[in-house]
Amino acid sequence: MAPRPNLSDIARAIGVSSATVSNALSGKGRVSAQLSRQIAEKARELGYVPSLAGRALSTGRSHVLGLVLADIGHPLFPQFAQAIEQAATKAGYGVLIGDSRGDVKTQTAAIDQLIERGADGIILVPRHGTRIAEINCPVAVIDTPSTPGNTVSADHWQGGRLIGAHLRNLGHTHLAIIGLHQDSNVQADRIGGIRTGFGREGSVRTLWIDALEADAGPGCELGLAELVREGYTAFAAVSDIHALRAVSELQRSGLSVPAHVTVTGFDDLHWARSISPALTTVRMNMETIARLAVADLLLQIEPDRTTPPEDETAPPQAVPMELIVRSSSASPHGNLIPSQDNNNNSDPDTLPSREGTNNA
Amino acid sequence: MAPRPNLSDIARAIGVSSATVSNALSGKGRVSAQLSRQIAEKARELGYVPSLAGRALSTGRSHVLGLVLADIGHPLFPQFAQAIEQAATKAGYGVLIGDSRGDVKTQTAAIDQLIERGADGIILVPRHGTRIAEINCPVAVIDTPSTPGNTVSADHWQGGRLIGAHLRNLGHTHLAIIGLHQDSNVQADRIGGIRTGFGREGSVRTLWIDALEADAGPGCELGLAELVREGYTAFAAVSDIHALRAVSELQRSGLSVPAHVTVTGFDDLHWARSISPALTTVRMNMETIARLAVADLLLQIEPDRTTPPEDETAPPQAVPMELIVRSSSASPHGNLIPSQDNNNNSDPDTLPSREGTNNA
DNA sequence: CTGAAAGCGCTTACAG
DNA sequence: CTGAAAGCGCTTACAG
Repeated sequence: MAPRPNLSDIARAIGVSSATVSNALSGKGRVSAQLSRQIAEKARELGYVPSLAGRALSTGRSHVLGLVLADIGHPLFPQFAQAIEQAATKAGYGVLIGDSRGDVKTQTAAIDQLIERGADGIILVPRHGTRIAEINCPVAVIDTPSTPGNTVSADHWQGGRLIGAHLRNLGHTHLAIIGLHQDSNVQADRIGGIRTGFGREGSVRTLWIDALEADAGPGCELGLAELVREGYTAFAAVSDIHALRAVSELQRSGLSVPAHVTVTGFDDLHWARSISPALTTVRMNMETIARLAVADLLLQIEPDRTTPPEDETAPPQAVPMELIVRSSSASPHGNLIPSQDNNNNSDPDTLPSREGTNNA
Repeated sequence: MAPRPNLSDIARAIGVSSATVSNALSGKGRVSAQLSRQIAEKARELGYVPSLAGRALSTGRSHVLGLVLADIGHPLFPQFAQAIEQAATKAGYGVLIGDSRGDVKTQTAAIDQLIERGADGIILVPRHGTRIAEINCPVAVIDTPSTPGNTVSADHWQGGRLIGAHLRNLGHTHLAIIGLHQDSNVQADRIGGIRTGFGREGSVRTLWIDALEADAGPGCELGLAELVREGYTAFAAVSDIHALRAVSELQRSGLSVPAHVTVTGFDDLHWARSISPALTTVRMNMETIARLAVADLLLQIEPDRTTPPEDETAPPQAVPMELIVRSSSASPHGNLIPSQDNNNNSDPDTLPSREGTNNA
């Protein structure tokens, strides 16, 4: 590993000042085209790689963003990380990760650490029930529109409405919603949306998994078969994970999905399409969310950044979710709806985008 | 956002040199205890946060590690990221992420970018079939022991043996292995291990999903029911994802798991315990792998780092995997084995560790 | 169009 | 025990 060449090495090799090399390489256009070319050439020849530490020190910008999540272990993390990484890279930023491991104190520590490392801004996906401490650094919060301080996020309530309406349209009248925590804003919005979309006719009730588990231990039965006996034909989980658990439990009880009951999820996790029956669910447009979050941060970091005039209005806080109808949902009368898996390719970029791109 | 105070601000406020402040704060012990205390006090008072950019520039160490994965979207990524983040944080390093999106060229670009950003070392989880280009920077590769250049990884072969032996011990004689790519070293090792563990009696065959999908399109039937008719009672997938798919397909065909057939997975993904039947699988000790990878990197980065003498031997390249027996596996004669979910708590730190800790 | 100089915030020999 | 000085690699007014 030879010591990396620096600006002065190039300057010396050509016989110009390092200021000129810097100007040439950064393309500010104050250097004659010919010299510029010569410098670029020599830089390539020497294998010059600019040192970001030097640049960061002189400009006061690290061009690094911090990504802090409540729980890196969450299965949705890949979608977040991938989208944020992509949006940040496109904007010329790197992504430093922090894990709050569900703990508010750890979350604060993680944030402090990222600031110390020079992050120019922080994207925070907070844990449910967390109050965001004051942060001496630009922050973009991805939570849910109803959370104060939320910057941008999926419209979980609208996603819930899609699910609720879908189930109602199939003809269900008895709906059981499966949630995990009562103190999650995201889940509260999803559930509120589901109830709204489903309407007031019939019967709707909500099961809280953590309450059940507090009594009966982890992995316990949710008692879904009993609900089916009471007439419930539709089960809407606030996460694909819980939907999977519901499907499992129902099938174990000898009930068939979707012949006897319908199950829906939330989030369109990686495997949702490959189980059988494939899971009807709703999915965030992570690409858009990430792009808006990064754009918001850049606006805070570089106030002089030119914003396209049509974006003068506040950016949309709530990015619509998309319903993905798969075979786990059917009418309660047994007639399967056509299985229109409109998400049959694995390339997220080809997902239909629901809004104008607010590109930075 | 007031401008952050720096060393000189502290020095000026107290009336000493910034060299002294630096020495005091870094605890090198060249400053009188009293002055040290005074400086620390003032630093706290001013809310001083050291600038890593400055330190990085003068020391030539960024204290940042780059994590490059073949596919950030992979459901195993959370386990990797969490473990690496934790190990790095413990060693005083931050983690910058890079996504190669499955593409070798992108992978190289991602690595270059991380180097440019000053990463002191890189942890690389390469895509199957990738030859690692020369990297002008310390690298630790996490792949599989049989891959040349591998630094540390789970012992996928041994994990396979656990699965194979488990199935054999249950009394199965006809085993179908379900793989995805033929060019994945990891999968090759897993499959080799499964075959070895299962032994040479009876019949073993391997199904390649991507080959099937090349013919019949994504999400197609794997034809498992047909195999059952031919006498196959055990299905070992090289990933929980495929196991899930297998379970789904078998159940759809009216076959019951584990009453009629046994299915096993690999990796113990997040949901493996919550489906029904809960999935018998094998899991990496990510914490150990991450710790060893980081330790290896630190050894390259800081050659003078004092290593405990008992670690003088090369660190174990292959970290044993652990079999997690759940209800998806049973003897072919229908007698369920006791469902000993030895992974019933959600705290990964309490997983039994199979080896001495080689802490850095 | 090009260069000399100062500075970003820290650390590190080297003197005192 | 403490400080003056130089330097890490870059950028940025400011002169020429």
